[in-house]
Amino acid sequence: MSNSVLRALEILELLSKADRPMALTPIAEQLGIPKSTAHTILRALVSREFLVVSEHASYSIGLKAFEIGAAHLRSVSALDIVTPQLVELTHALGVTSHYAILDATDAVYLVKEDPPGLGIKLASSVGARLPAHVTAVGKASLAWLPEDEIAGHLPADVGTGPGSQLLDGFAEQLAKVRQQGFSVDDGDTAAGVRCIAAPVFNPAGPPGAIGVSYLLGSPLELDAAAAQVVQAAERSTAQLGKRTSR
Amino acid sequence: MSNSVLRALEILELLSKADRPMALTPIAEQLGIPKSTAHTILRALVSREFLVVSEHASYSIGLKAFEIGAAHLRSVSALDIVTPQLVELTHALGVTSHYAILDATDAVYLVKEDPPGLGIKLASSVGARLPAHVTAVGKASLAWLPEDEIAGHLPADVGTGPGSQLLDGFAEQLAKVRQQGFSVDDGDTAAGVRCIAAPVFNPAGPPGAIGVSYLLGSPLELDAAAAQVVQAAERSTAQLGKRTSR
DNA sequence: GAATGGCGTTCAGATATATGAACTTTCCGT
DNA sequence: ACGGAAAGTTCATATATCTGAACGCCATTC
Repeated sequence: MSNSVLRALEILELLSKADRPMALTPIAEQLGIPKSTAHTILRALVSREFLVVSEHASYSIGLKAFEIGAAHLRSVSALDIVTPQLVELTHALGVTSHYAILDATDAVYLVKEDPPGLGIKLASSVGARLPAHVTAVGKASLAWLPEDEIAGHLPADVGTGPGSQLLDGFAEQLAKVRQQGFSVDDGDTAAGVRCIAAPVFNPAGPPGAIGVSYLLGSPLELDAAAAQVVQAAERSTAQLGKRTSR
Repeated sequence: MSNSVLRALEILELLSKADRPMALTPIAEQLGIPKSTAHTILRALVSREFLVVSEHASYSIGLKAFEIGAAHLRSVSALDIVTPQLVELTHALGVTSHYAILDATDAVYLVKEDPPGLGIKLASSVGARLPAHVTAVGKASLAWLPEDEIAGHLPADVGTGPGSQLLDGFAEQLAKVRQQGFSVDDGDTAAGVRCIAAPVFNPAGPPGAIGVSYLLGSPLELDAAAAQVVQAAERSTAQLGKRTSR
């Protein structure tokens, strides 16, 4: 198979996970490819601006890669509908809101809306990938899936082996999420941050969820916030449903 | 040189510019590469989720490509400072705001903030690349560059050949932008849409600008809006200046 | 300031990839 | 449902890439 292409993609992935620019040698070592090969591939990536070379011959993700990635968002048709809902939600509650989708065992954050005001900024999370079962948006996405599909979206240590039986604790959590209509996460992902999420059902795309995040200790009531999140998610689902029927 | 890698990147670029999924044959024809080669490369790109195969064996940009691109944004340190300013600006004026940077002869849009309210949505523009000299953000980015650098950021037909002399009309436009402190664009980019932009000076990054867009005919006064845009841009510049001194 | 160590770069042969023709499958029109 | 055509897939060979060692460069240290 086309080895050099795969390696180029691995380099892009590696550099996207690293939050600092990396030099040739560490890249080559971490991926187990010879330095000279890595060098050739890096040159190709730089020539097309997928990577940029900073001082000290360190590489980081370039502007062209960003443009390519943005093109994916344009193909996620749900965004036209979900983004305005996030804007409204952030406007109404004054908190950060998100839209994330389920991909394999992870929740991937596609959109973030920050509230006005110079409060403490939550770390930027667009493009972030976190295990679905430990995030509010992930659990909301999972909870309404057909029972037999859920295990496939969990890492091996959460969905127990033979009968695809969920760990009891986690199955209970999902049941509670279904009963409430939303999922909550108090500090599991980031200490001191509460996340509340509700599912968005997109007939033409992967399962996903709308969520809000705010610091525990804020005066915002859980139930009041959750009601708004659920409403935004339901409105999104309704509009997505209409669209497919066209 | 590493041909297959370059071809893979060309395929990604092609698919990011196309707004519909493309099949193997058109991809191979447009890039002038044999079908079988294209097929091999496409398989590699799909296996790493940089592309997804939709029905009818059509390819489009995948989720992994989005994640990679998002990593670039994280490396654009100016965003931490500029994004909150955009949020404030959109909140204050109730209009869409942008941050764009200058890249070669183009302005590339990095961030967009939409206002709440169910008004007419401007087409999503994150990741968009437009010629700098026809956009408000582009002209604001260009206007304060050293005279001799400007021509390098213009397509051949705008910066006239020998003496790198700008076309008179355009040089005048830039002078007016400098004098006013902001640039305006009424419908040149999108019919009926006014854009106002002011420069953000980033010592540690490319020149860029903050801009707002709204429909002509809205009650918003040009001067009032421009004052706010300039203020947001100046605040960004001030904070970016502080940062570098650390 | 000279030496040293590390890192990036280059080069020629071993090896895997790119190619175009032939095959198979899918889709469309009759 | 059938036939035809176009698209996707496979395969053996010519060819370009990958490799590892040697080179040159820069930064750092004594």
